[in-house]
Amino acid sequence: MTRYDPGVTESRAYHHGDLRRALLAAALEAIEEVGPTALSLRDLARRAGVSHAAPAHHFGDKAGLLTALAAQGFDLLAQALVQAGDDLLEAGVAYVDFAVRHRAYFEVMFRPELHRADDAELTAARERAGAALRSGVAALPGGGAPADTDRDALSAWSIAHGFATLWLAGALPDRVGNNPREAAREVLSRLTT
Amino acid sequence: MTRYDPGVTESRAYHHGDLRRALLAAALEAIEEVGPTALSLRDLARRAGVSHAAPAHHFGDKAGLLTALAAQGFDLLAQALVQAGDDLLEAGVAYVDFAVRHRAYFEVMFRPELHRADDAELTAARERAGAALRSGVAALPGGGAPADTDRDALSAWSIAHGFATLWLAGALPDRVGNNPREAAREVLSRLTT
DNA sequence: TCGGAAAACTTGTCAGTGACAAGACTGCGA
DNA sequence: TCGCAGTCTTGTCACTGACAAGTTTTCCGA
Repeated sequence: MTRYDPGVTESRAYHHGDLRRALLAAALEAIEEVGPTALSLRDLARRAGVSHAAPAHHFGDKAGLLTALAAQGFDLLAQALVQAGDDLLEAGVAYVDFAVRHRAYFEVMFRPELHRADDAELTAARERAGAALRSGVAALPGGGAPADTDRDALSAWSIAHGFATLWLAGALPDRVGNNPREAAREVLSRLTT
Repeated sequence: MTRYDPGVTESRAYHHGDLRRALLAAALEAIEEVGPTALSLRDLARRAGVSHAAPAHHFGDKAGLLTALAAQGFDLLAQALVQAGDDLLEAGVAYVDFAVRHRAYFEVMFRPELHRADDAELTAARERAGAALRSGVAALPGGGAPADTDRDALSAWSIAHGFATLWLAGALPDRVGNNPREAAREVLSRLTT
């Protein structure tokens, strides 16, 4: 009777149709609102219009869901870094911009206690993001020994990550303003010049 | 009868005697073990040997307890930065060292969703730590305009905070080793030279 | 010294949560 | 067409934070 029902409609079918995707989307929303810690699987289920135990069938448990989210996040980050090109400063600005615009992803990505850090998909996605970051450093004009490149990559990552983290924590003084890209460019340029 | 009882003894008196301090100490331990998110007030109460509702009388709620912990943490950090002296690199190393050695404090200090960021005591302690950090930057040899000092302070804070955060998240590659002070010195020196 | 008020702590309870178990429904492939 | 695996549901358990109300102790002023 409801054979032609393409999934998410008003009249709830027994099978949601695209629950996994719907739960991930709901999780993003919920994390933006209340943070990853206060995230409740039962709330996600309510948002998706399914029973409280449905999420477990797609993700096992809460950590499973957040692991999937973190993997998505690393792929988005890798994409943003590649788009920023080979300019290290621009890559750093893109990193901060990603953190601010995709706060929910970013917060889950760097909290190992929230997800399964050894998950295969997650590890692969993280590696892709790492490669994108290193390629920006390798293209630096000074281009010294590989050991220097490693160190430079860590320094660049640290300063971008630190600024992003402090921004998200609301720990920065007011005078920094409310334009993260601008502020990041100023702070990060101290390293690249 | 137990008038001479000096507080914490085997035979539990109705009044614990030093419950506030005991709870904070237990919280530090618990956070080291399971992280600030999985911290349970009821578990703290059990560790201190009191009833499950006792903590509320000293801290109001969970956020109250973590606020007190964060304030303590900022004071410890300020102390560590002052001890490191006026050398900016050493201050950065001390910052990272503090984060690693007092992980429980550090994690609570920079997660506003865990505490009450506008608490008076906390704000004052945070300000003391900020002053200690800035004094290290002001003493830089180059000593340019005040605006430059502000920017340099932010850059230094960002790179130290970023490295510390990535270290705690276990996000750094293996080759960084397991000596945080050494590794930090190498990465941070990229900024100060 | 004594009595009342405040502080410290208790028991009891409630709604919300994650996880698990067992059962109902559905659609795909043999 | 039929069985079976995947999807979702209902039911339940232990645990948690918060609140309410009562009990015990300390302290301070008359």
